[in-house]
Amino acid sequence: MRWTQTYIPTLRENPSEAELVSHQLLLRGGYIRKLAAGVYIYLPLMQRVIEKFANIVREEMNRAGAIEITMPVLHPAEIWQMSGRYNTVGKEQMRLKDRHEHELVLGGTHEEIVTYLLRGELKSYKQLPINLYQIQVKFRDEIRPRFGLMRGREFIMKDAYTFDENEESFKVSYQKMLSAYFAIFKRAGLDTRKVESDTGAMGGKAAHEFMLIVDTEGGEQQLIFCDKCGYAANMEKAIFREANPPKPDPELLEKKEVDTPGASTIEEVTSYLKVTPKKLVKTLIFLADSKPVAALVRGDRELNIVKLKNSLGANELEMASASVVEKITRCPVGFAGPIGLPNIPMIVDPEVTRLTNFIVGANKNEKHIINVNFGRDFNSKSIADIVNAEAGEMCPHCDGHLVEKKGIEVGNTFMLGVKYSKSMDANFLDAEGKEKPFIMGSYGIGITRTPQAAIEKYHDEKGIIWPKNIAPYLVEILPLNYEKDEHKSAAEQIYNELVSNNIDCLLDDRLERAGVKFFDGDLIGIPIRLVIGDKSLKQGKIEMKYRGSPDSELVDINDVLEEVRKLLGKIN
RNA sequence: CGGGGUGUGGCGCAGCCCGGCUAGCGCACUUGCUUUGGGAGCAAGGAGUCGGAGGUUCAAAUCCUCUCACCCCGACCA
Repeated sequence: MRWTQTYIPTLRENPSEAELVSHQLLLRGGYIRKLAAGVYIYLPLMQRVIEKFANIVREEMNRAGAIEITMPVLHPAEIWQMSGRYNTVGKEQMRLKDRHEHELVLGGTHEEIVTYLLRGELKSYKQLPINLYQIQVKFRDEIRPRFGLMRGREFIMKDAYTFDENEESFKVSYQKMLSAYFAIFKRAGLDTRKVESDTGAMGGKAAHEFMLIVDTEGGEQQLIFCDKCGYAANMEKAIFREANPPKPDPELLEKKEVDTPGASTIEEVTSYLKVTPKKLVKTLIFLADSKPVAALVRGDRELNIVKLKNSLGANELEMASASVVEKITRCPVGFAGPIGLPNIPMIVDPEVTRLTNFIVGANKNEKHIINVNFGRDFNSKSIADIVNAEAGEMCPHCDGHLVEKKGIEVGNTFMLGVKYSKSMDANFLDAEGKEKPFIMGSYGIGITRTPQAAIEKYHDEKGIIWPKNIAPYLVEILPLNYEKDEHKSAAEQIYNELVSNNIDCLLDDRLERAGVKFFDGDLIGIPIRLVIGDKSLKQGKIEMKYRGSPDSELVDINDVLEEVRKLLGKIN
């Protein structure tokens, strides 16, 4: 492709809307433009990146035995009512009515549709297993779209769905997808890690996420890894063993109400009473499906809202507002405690039950109770791990320690079990002629977010450094002065040679000054740059440079094809 | 949804608090001359009615009301 014949609107300045480097580079490099919050136009370069990545995904999916189909984006609401998710997915689902006032939704995922497709049509175990996938647009009305393509409302996703007759067969199907995912990300030049994750609104039994580890602020998820065994989980899911549990006091002291004037935060209370946060228990009030509940965690811990939600079996969970807290505790915010709380469900973290002589709020203004002990002074049958794991704690599976990293989710896999097949009555006949629901799995890869994640990982101060297999072009030919016949003819000769050998080339045939071409070239991040200028041309050579390295080398103009191939073989 | 902020040529911004003549600046764009290995110089030009609606006023980008859009923050305070 010639630069003057495509459309690459690079920007010199950063649009004010972009926060993340990757988002800024996509805008500045002329890859995307925003149409509305979380809705983007993919310009020619982005279109090529998407195609390249989608093709890798397609090839590996096909290789793993999956079959491509395309399902609609517009769904009748009834289908979502069948599975019951119409009431649980919440406001994230875009809903609309047609001219007949018929309720429709824009699909954010397609479990219902694919299950609907196969129920009634696929009747025999002989047709199983089957894996159907698509590469399709999705809509999710995110609370707060941000970070460009990373959290958009409209985005492209590869989603696959497996149907199996039993657990053993399902395990094979699931494993095949995991292997395919590793192959896909490897080919895309992205070293990803598989972590355990919560199943969330998808439901089902277990789930994994594929994460690209980054150390920029683009890392949207906190991850926990064991430094010894393979344990890896995201923060929502991660469990741990405490490395240094506080020693229990030798005797249980009598509980006592004390004044804590003006001390309502953990910090204020601990410094006023001269104790560590580990001696404190905080009582947090939440609304679970609009009903108040209390959650008790040690003062030094962070509450894990997903764990809490799961232990309650709640659909919606939010922090109670100050006014609700005050109504329940009958005192100002900051002094809630388990003793004397009205009869609401109370979830207690196990660490609290092991603590002795600890401090809680007294449900009275500016008062706390010291020397409180679980079992003696208050009780609850709901004891569950509801806190975040932290770096430094012990691995739950071995004697290693946990470390924290940040990552960007690029893929996920869910073991759905019979959640959808059962609720939607999607059954087949097994070898004994018995009717059974399909065992299902669902598998996503963010087609538009993955390239942005790649940029977040691979860039420098000048611009993008694409992994070769998802780069819009492999080679950029940069004649310093296209008006000069020697430059032009050399550029054309190389261009034709590479193109006729199926190497994607971008020829910067603009009548721009050299500097402009260099800056734009670095910005858009094409892996190999071939510079044609007087200095080297006199010797019958051109300059070849990999975007990820500072140095260029001179290669003979007649060996360009071979040299380019050699370099391509060496780079990521 | 709650809190904060911003909407002024394609992009980035100034002007607004303390209303006043043809609304500025940089980049980009067009034309010409010069220049030509890391975002060129000079000259001449085109393009905005100040997010929208209503109001106050002799006069509104500027003040007031409503509205829309976009951006940022929002568990660890109980």
